[in-house]
Amino acid sequence: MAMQNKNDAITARDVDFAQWYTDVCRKAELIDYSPVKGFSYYLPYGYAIWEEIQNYLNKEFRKRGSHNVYLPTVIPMSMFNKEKEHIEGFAPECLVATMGGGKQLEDPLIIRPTSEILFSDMYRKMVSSYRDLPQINNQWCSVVRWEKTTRPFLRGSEFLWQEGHCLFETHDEAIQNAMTFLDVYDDCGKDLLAVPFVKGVKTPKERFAGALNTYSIEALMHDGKALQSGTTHDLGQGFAEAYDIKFLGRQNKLEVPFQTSWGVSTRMIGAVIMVHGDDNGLVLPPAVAPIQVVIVPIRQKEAGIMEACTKVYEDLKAAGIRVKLDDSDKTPGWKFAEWEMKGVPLRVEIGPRDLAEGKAVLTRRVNGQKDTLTLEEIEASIPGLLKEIHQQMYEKALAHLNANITEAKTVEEMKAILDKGGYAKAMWCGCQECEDKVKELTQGGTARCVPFGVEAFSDVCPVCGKKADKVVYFAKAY
RNA sequence: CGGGACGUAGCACAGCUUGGUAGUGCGCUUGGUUCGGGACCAAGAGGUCAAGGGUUCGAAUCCCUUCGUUCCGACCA
Repeated sequence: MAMQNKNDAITARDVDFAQWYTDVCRKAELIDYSPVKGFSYYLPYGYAIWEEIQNYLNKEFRKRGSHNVYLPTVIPMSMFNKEKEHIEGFAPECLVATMGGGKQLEDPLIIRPTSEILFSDMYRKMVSSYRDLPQINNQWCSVVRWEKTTRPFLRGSEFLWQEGHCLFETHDEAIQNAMTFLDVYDDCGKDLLAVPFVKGVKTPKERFAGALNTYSIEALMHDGKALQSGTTHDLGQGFAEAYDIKFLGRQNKLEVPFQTSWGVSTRMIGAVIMVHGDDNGLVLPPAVAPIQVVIVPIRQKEAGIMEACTKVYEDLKAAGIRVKLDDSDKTPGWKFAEWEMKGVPLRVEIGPRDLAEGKAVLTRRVNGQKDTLTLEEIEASIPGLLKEIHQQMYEKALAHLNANITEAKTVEEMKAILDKGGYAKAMWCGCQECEDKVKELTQGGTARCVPFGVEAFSDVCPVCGKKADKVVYFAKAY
């Protein structure tokens, strides 16, 4: 199926948030469906957002000693069966190739659902001494998981991501690494996406298959549902043992290294859409917006209009701003609506009235605020304006997050909070029975994480009444 | 994987009940007038009615199967 008619208004958020989301993904031309269920076409405008995320993360990764590598798409099935928890976690959702060169394959090939196994194999060959450690490497790729229900960016049978895989001499270093890259993701939210995250550690039930601990960043969507937006894992020595990675240590003894992995995916784009978007469509933070400023000429055939627009365009381009001059012959109203749908953070309007005064009108996507500037001021003002817009978007999202974390002392309170949307902040005894019970009694509420730096406000588990020392944020999640 | 809705031009849909020439609006192309919140006039182009099978003289329409989309659950980034 191809794109819908852009003239049709999108569904309002409060009428049907899920439908609104799908409408925005398609009408802002981020994504389209391919012939195979759960596999998407990433359109130029949508992919450009991903490239901004990649650019940011690549820089931050490199600063922390990470190198990019690339490993194969396929994993022999015989290799897959070694790490027990891992295989049990992923086997049901693997896509497997059984034919090659027109013949049945003796050892079928699994299309990677994640690359712990091949990284482990690669490291087995690369590492033989403590001098070869640490290994801090990352790859950008797509992975395939045969999902039952799929949604653009949030859950696809194939999705784009980065996966970092590291090896260390000691467990402390590994844990430190998992924390460091969790902070990178958190900063990416602050600096790039204008999305505030809750950072924390996953409960054992929500942990990555094969990990000792999983740390995550959780975002809160406009509708009050949570979205796990990135994870880092302390893998301990499990994979290294299963895949036979050893090194000769400082004491001339064979040792098993400690491993981590960490990843974020195109799901982050879903978070941006659902945190910032409104009834007019997408709202993009300037740092990830493929187009940061759009210039809309009014009565563009009148003398001087296009010249003035072109001048501003050239100046901004030279200043490194991602700018678009919409010189198409659509009406201004059409252009306003179109670029709002696509979430362009700042619009510059130049028409005869402005030109007469040597001015232009600047309109912010996030709140509709209009500023009138002289043509001379524009170039110098825009970088600051974009920063201000970023700040306004972040603060708006942060206010929404903070307003939707509510303490709950009983399961009834938890249910009420989760029905309304948002996080129920609750004490927890630490057992999975209570976690399961919450899910049952709140109709789908799950433990998102044990947030860092949040103090206990009671010592009683609201489910079983036993002693509790952990704070858990429960929410309904995507 | 269960339940609902859906699949006809690029998009949104009508036509199907009661089988008989493929329709409307938007978009697209060309020309002209417009232009400060999704403009208007005129002339055009564009379809194996999701796919496969069946019933029939004849199927978009009736029957069966498959695939895909979407929403709600269960499961997972």
